[in-house]
Amino acid sequence: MPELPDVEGFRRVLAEHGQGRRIERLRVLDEGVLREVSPRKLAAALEGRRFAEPGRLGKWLIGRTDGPAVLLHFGMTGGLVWHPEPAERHRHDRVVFQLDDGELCYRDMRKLQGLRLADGDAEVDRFLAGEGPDALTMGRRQLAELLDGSRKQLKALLSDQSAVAGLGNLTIDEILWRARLHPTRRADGLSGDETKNLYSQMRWVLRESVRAARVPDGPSWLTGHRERPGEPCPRCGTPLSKGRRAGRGTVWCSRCQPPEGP
DNA sequence: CGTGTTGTTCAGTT
DNA sequence: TAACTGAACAACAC
Repeated sequence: MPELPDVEGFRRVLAEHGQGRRIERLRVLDEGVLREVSPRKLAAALEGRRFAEPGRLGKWLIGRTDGPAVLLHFGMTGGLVWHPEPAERHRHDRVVFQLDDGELCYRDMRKLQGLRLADGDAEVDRFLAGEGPDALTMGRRQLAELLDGSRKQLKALLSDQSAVAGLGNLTIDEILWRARLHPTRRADGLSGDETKNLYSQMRWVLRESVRAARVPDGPSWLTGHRERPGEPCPRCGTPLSKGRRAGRGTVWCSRCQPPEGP
């Protein structure tokens, strides 16, 4: 689930329910999600602190406090869930922030990623130094320069978090489908118009997805047609193509997205 | 008992 | 060098 739009949703959860609140107690239910920090150290660093305004870069949620910050990454199956007051433990709750008026649960079935502790803004910056510009605020020229400087396939380049931060498998397929670009087109092989169009489709898909806190899967979205085999393209009716591109399960329309462009 | 998965990383190959 | 491939991580669903 968690791509930029989902994480933006988690950021809103943290802003609404965490910001200004005191962390009374930190419970680590599964230390398998802690990265380079022990449960004791994390608890000592965060208990008694108040959450400040949360941030986000790409798929990273930045939980700032009046002291250190906690960085959260949600892998493929994670989420941040708010419970006002008592709630039964979900099987996959891994870390619980007990606040004065409820609790925030870091929940994740698989434990591919997790939580890190950053001592301050400088260390947050250091941890996130490898991330590219955030896809939501990236400029048109910035994207054009990125494309021009790479010979990678579009899907591979857009999946690379050090090139653009926040796009995931679903978002990328959706954007490329709307921009009518084949996933394996070379990044530096796009025309000026194609580049402009890619940018505007990226903006539109992200805007709509952030609003829904997920990539929508309605009838007019490619995302809703990934699973069932042989589904028709929502735009032209051609059966959708599926396969592995850039190492990821990829869906595209062979008619709308010809391999060599128009 | 196989296969696949909305993410990332690393070793190895082209 | 840059780009690409496959495996690994963990916990499921089918």
